[in-house]
Amino acid sequence: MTTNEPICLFNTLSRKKETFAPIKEGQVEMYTCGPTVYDYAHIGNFRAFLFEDLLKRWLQYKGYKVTHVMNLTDIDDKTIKGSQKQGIPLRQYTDFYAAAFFEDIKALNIAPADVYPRATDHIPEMVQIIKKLLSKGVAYKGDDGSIYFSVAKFPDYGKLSHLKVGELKAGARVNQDEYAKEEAQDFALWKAWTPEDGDVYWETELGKGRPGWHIECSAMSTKYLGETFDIHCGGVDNMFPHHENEIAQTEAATDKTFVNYWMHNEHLQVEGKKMSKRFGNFYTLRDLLAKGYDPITIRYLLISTHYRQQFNFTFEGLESAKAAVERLRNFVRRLHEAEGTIATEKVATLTAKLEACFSGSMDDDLNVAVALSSVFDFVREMNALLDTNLVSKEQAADIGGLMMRIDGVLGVIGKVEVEEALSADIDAMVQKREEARKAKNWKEADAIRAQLKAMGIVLEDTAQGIRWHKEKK
RNA sequence: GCUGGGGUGGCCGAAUCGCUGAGGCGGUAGCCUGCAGAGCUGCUUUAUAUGGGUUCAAUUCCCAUCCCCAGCUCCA
Repeated sequence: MTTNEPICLFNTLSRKKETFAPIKEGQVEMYTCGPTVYDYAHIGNFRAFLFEDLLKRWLQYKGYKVTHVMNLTDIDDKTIKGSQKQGIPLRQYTDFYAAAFFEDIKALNIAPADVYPRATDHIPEMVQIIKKLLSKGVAYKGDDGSIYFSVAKFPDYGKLSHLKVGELKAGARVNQDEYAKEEAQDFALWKAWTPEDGDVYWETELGKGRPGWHIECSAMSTKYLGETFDIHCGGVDNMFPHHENEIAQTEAATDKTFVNYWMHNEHLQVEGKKMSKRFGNFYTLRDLLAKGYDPITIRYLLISTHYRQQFNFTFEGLESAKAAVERLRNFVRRLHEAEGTIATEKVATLTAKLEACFSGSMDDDLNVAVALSSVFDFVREMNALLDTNLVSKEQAADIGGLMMRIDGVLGVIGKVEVEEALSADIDAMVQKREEARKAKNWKEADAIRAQLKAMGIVLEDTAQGIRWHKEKK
């Protein structure tokens, strides 16, 4: 299954598509910025996680063994405020949203990461890096007791975001109270305790306080993946300052290249506007599920647009995605039910074309749109052959296997219901309808069919006899 | 203000300096069917924001204009 064709990925560092070459042959180590567990994640968050899932699945399809680390940010202003508001310990508060997050990604068929390190479980590792930065003179203790990274001491600062330090809009959103920093662009590695933090603090060699935001990713990624690893992903908003700062503090500490390939996904809009609570177009996954949408439909919609393209989420798009997924499932269902005896050579041609086109498109920086078009082309042409009984049962089984392999990347078809287990009473209804049909008692036949439909059983009369399948909600 | 991305048919969304620009969804007509569903076929589809320029040839390159979006210190 492994092909030798290289994968091209767009690297934010170079702003170019580059041929991907992992550090260790046949293995990929990737780190993706996970959620801050202070609330339910929204569909914009999931676009990022779905992009990363697609990337990982594609690497695996290509035969790489992927080690995937996704952090959970459980210590920052928002989690502290949230837990204080509810009057419960920080850990209890973040545990709740972490659990919700795991439920959500399961619903979206996102393959789990190998490790989900939490910031609060890695304070000693962070302290170690900060100590090293202090000893190297690239970090300093401010008047407020906090420890800051001195951006001026890291000449490469800005290489990821392509922002020049001197051109940053000084003071735009910088806390005016932060006089403790030597330079406005310096960022906190360790935040000294303040009364607002309440009982959230760690007594460390750095003093009483809590870690800055960026340091957790440096500490946890290098702990689980090493000082240099292959891929680091996140949303575009993380590019600056978060990832830029990660690079600065990590590379300053290790004197090694931190990450070879940086990949960032674009944001989504909802109905043409930035998603925000103010516009009333802010949706968590749960909001959409409550409206009755299948999470897999949402998955399909969110992966079907290229990850570096801004994506406009609409409910019309969701309906469209639902129909597209249904088309794929219908096709796979047909394959299961195929009873043909004639093997056609054309099948092999179409199959080869599909594999080559799908693979080639995905290799090109995950060009899903073209990859999907090759799948739909294949489905249409195969359906035509199935219509005329030019596919043998064995061929259909092979194609079914291929579709499952492809779905190992897309993750939208899943297990398609085949008619195996009909409960006795439902079976009796189907039989009854058949008798009514044979007697040309259409009225009764249609009534039973409607009744079954209401129970989620869809009947189909075909030339080969009656078929049924469960309707996917 | 600075930096970056983008404007393709009813909607979503590919691709490319030239073989009359994929695919999905929707609508519609036909085939099939008792009907429906699924599927197939045709049509919708002489769709590349606007105006210039370069070129044998541009949707693709350049310039200008209009519009949308993003980043500019803790929001995926």
